[in-house]
Parts: sequence; C-alpha cells; structure tokens
Amino acid sequence: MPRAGLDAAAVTAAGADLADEVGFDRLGMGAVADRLGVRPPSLYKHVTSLADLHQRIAVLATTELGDTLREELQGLSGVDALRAAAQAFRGYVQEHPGRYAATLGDRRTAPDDEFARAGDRVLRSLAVVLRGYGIAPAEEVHALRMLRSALHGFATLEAGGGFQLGTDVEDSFTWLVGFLDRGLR
Amino acid sequence: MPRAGLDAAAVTAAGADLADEVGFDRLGMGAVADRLGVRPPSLYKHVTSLADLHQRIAVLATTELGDTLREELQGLSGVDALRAAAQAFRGYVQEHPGRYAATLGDRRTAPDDEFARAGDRVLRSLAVVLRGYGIAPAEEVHALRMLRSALHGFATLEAGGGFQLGTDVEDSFTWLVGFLDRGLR
DNA sequence: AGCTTAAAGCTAACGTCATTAGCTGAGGAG
DNA sequence: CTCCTCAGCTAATGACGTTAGCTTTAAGCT
Repeated sequence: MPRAGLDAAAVTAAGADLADEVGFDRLGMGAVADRLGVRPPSLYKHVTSLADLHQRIAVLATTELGDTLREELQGLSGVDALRAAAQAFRGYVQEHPGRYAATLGDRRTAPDDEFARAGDRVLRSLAVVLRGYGIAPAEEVHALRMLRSALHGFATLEAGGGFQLGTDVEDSFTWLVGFLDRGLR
Repeated sequence: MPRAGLDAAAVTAAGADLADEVGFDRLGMGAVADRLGVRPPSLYKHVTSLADLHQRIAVLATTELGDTLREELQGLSGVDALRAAAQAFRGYVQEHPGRYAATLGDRRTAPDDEFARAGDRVLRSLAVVLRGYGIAPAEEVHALRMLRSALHGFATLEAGGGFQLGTDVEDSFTWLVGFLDRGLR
C-alpha cells in the first residue's frame, strides 16, 4: 500500500474544503479521511484532534482573508478602498462559508498565537481603509470595530440565509457601503 | 417513581438555559436530561430530536428577543429608540449567548413557520426605530438590513470574545449608536 | 546496493452520544 | 374502582472521535 503523502497543511486544506461544501458543523474526521483516501486514525499523525483541525482551519481562513484584503486594497483609498474591502470581505464569506464559520465561535485565544496574529493582519487592513478618511486617533478603534461589525454582520447574515427574499441583497450591500462612506466622512 | 411532569416547553427551557451556560455547541441530550432529573430517552416523548430542540430554542430566543425589543421601545423615538433597541439587542445576546447562537447557523426555513414569524416581529421592531428617522420607503429595507447587520455583528463579535482588550467595548458601542444615528438623519 | 530508523498508515478496540424498541407503571377519565 | 393513555425507563444499536499497538514505507547513511 503506497503512502498518501499527507501533512498538516493537506489535512487542513481538505477539512476547509469540506467545511465549505457541507457546512462547518457537519465537518467530521471520517469525511476528511475519506476525501484524502485514508482511514480516520491516520489523520491523528498530522492533527491532534478535531478541535485542533478546527483551529487550523480558522488560522487558514483568517490568513486567506487577510491576504485577499491586502491584495484588493492595493493602490486604493477613500470610498474605493472601502468598497473593495467590503466586497472582498463579503466575497470571501460567500465563497468560503465553512472556513469563515471556523473563525467564529468563541475562539478566545492567547494574545500571541497564530490565529490572533492572522486576525490582527485583517484588522490592520481595515484600519488602512479608515486611515483614508482621517479619523481622529481616539476614535479609530471605535470606527474599526464598527466597520468590522457591519461587514461581519452583513456577511454572516447573508451566508446564513438570514435575509428574506423580496429585495435584492446586492442593492442592500451597495447601500451599506454608501452609508458607511457618508458616515465616515 | 414519581413523574417529572415535563412537556416540550420545559425541555426547551432547560435546553436554552444549558446552552447559555455551557455554549450552544456543547448542548447535548444527556446534559438536558440530567438537568431535568430524567433519562435521555425520555426527552424524545417531548422533542423529536436534538435538531428539533435546537429549532425550538431558536424560536424561543427569537420570540424573547422580539418581546424585549417591543418592551424597551415603548414610548421612544429617534435616537432614544435607536439606543434602546441597540442596548436591548446587545444585552440579550450578552445574557443569552447560547439562545442567540441557536438562531444562527443556516436555519433556512419555510416562509411561514414559527421561527420565520418570530423573526419578522424582531424586524418589525427595528423597522419602527427607522420609521422615526423618516427613511424613504425605497431605502427602508436597505436601512433595516444595515441596522440589523451592525447590531448582529457587534453583539456576536463581542459575545465571541472577538474584540481584543485595550479599549473599552462600552465606548465603542456608544460610538456605534452615535454613528448610526448621524448616518440615518 | 544494503541497513537502519522515524513515522505514515492500518486494524482493532473503547467511550461517548443520539436515537430506537419495547416494557412498566402513574394517574386522569369513566 | 377500573381502564387506558402515555411519561419515563432499561436495553440495544449505530455513528463518531479517539487511543493502542502493529506493519511497512521510504528517506538517510554507510
């Protein structure tokens, strides 16, 4: 029997993909093992537990989200930066609902582990957006939390099917970005 | 052996309390049964499955949240109504994180079941807040979704420990309400 | 090439948990 | 007082995460 050639990253990637497809709450060791052509116990050579896999997916997702934000924000400022960041955030949650769900749920953490660091990079990207608006330093944290709340709230409600049909969600998103832009100026 | 005298509502209430205490994801039939002084299989006389219990807790939570909002909004309008609604929303999630978590997670639903109806009442209360601002009818849905996103996002991030220490979350919340008030006028 | 060795993957087994089947006795209706 | 419904119980099943211990791959060294 030939080896599968796995490592922690491969297991994490398979778990992340599966979470996006079937939902984070339905992510199990058995399904991940199936997908990798391996038996469940083999995964424990690369990952210490299902909780550990969750944590790794959370780090992966946060890192990817941060990368996407940095990518999309290059060369933009003002409304353009705001719109780009909002779109990138929402788009990531739409494309990777399972990954994003992994980052939620009380992942309280030591202040300097990998997840916290990845999260900081996301926040720094959002802070860059705000800097273009010339927010007073004392208010920057508040504005950052507001921005994050709005984006996180909109994206998760949309991904969870929370917006009833009837009015186009696309229009609501555009309106939200406009609202934030006006308020920040 | 005397009877416990349970019914669906009692089981749901016990489950909701337990979810608030230990977290929605750690809610299990065994723990609920323990709390009620009963064996796990007995619960199935009142609830068809763990998923059914989840759904019932979601309905309970949404109904309670709607009641709280209506209660707190009596006689208020403008900023006062906005502040009251925001506080009520945030306070409910803080006091009942397990219950609120039950309402999340892809509870896509037939358009006229009990959960959808309870959710509509919550939305109607938020719509009342907006009406005090004289939003154009065409924008009302967008403003409603924005308001809900902001409150939901802030409350869930706070409940999940998402805001790093350093700056007072209380101040950020006040700032958020102010931001929304300014933007809606 | 042959030898050694860390570890990748496997089978077997265990514990926990949700759920089902089928029994028993409590307690309200007559 | 009797009957019968059904609340709650015990026993059993199946799914799943996890551990223990074995086998064998394949990389590194001589």
